[in-house]
Amino acid sequence: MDKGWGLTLASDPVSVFSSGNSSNNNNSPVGSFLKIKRDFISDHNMDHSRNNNMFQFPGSLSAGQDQQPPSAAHEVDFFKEKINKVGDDDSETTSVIVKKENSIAELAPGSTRTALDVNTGLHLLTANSRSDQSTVDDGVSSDVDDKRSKNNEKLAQLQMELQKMNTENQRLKDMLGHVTTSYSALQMHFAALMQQHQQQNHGKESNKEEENIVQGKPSEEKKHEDVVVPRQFMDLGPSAETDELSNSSSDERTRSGTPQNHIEVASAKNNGKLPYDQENSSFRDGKRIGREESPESESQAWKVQKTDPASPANKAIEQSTEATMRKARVSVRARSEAPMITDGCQWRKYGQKMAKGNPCPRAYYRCTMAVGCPVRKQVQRCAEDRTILITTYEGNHNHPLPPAAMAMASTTAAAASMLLSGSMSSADGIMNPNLLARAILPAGSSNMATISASAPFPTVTLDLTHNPNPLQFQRPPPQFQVPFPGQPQNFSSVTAPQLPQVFGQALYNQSKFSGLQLSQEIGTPQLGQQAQPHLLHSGQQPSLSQDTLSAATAAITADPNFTAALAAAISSIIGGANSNTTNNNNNSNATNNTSHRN
DNA sequence: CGATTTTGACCCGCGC
DNA sequence: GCGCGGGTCAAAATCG
Repeated sequence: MDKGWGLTLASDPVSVFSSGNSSNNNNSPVGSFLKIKRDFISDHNMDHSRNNNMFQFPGSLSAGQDQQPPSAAHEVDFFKEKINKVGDDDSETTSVIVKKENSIAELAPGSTRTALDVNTGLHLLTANSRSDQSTVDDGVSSDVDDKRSKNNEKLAQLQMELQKMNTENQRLKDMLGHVTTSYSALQMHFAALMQQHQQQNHGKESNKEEENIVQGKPSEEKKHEDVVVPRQFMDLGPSAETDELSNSSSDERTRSGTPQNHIEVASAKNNGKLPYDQENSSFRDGKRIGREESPESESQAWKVQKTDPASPANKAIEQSTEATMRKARVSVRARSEAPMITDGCQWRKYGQKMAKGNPCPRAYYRCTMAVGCPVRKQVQRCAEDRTILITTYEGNHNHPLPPAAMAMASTTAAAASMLLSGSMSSADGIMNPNLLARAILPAGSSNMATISASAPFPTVTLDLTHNPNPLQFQRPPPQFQVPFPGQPQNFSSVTAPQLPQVFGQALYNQSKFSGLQLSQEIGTPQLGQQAQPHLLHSGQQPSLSQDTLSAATAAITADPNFTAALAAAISSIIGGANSNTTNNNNNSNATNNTSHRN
């Protein structure tokens, strides 16, 4: 079994984010992002309260900005500290003040902070008062009035300090609000653009269709329309209805028998029948309906429907979405001699098969972190190059994820979402791989994202094996856990309205990736290297010799553990310094089971 | 002893 | 209809 729990959050991940219900999950993309950050921050507070904190606003991400490796986003942290500690004693206060100044200095280098300069003076005064006190203690003067006045002075200083901090806190809150608003607006704008782009494509196809009709060439798809209704319109919600129209025509060169059509058929079936529960062995019957039909998603949908029989329309949409999401597959190719990449989830092997054309058996795993989790994955070594491990994910988690699993889950969810949405926008179901790759993977990396239209399922393949690093075979790949704290996220409900969020996260990751220290090189496999700094910090000693560094580089590149890389990236987003110390046990936590029993 | 893995059998879709 | 291949089940074996 793969226990992917590399770390335990101080904060309860489950309580922080919404449970598997899609309706309340991440309604606001920005909100989710902020939640992650806040959660991380609180977590960070427990472990690294002495770290200087700085806050990086998401809106100001740019390449090269993250030159300060430690701590990326702990703004709330020092507020808490300040407030909590001011009353403790003088030394504490002093240290806090110093912290604050540092933090602020790093916080917003470009911003005007003249008011804060006063703090310096206050510090000095505080220091003076302390020294004064020491002189008093020396017994040179035991003047009580003097003492009292000094105490009063100190008190006044503390009060002033507190007041300033409160003011500053308020200012930062305002800034955060601004950034949040901007972020939200940008995301919405992006989503709108994407939608517009898709609609444009549909429009083109619709025009073609109309031309055919005019020319007396009624397309076959017209016939299919009656049967294969809306293609997986992943969700653009209300717009899906309009898309549907153009969409049905977009099936034209397609695929009357393509998976996507099956998907819709399957989901339509789902809507029509009910009584399967996954816990039930009868779910087997559901499975037998069709290969594309996923018992899990089905039963999951049924569960939803059972629990909330109201609003069947919404349920139908959800079911459809679930079904499509379940169908879409995200395949990750990574070089790894480890039997299975540790992606933070718990998996249970439920089967193994010899696949044709590949001497290596294919192992089937299902997620066991929740009873009804529909997520499955297949792990198989590449026949041509057995150092390449192909992990194919399918479905979306319907339960909270540990932070370690977030990276992969978010990535696969984003990839699946983009695949599905992208496939809708093009008649061939092929979207621009570069777009996908850039959205999911770090900028400047050579990772390739390809989409297979011929596969039985729409599949995105994230190829992380394009790594010319000669060291990659030299070192047994460590199994690492996703070394970042953060907040689990529920991706089971990546329904239409939430797609932009996932997408936005991916993009955000990308932008953040580009800001990573080592990510400026172009065209080389940066994923591993990007991950390197964080992984090194997380799994090894802080001070690294060149050998250690290169060894770790080799290890990482040898096992381009997608998760780890993503984790590193995301951890850098959330606050890289954190993972440096909180995840020391990552490597040791990884469990290698399963596999070599093939 | 419960959880997990193994592994042969079964089911289904598809092509011939 | 039959065989093949993919996917899953479930009893037995194994593990911790």
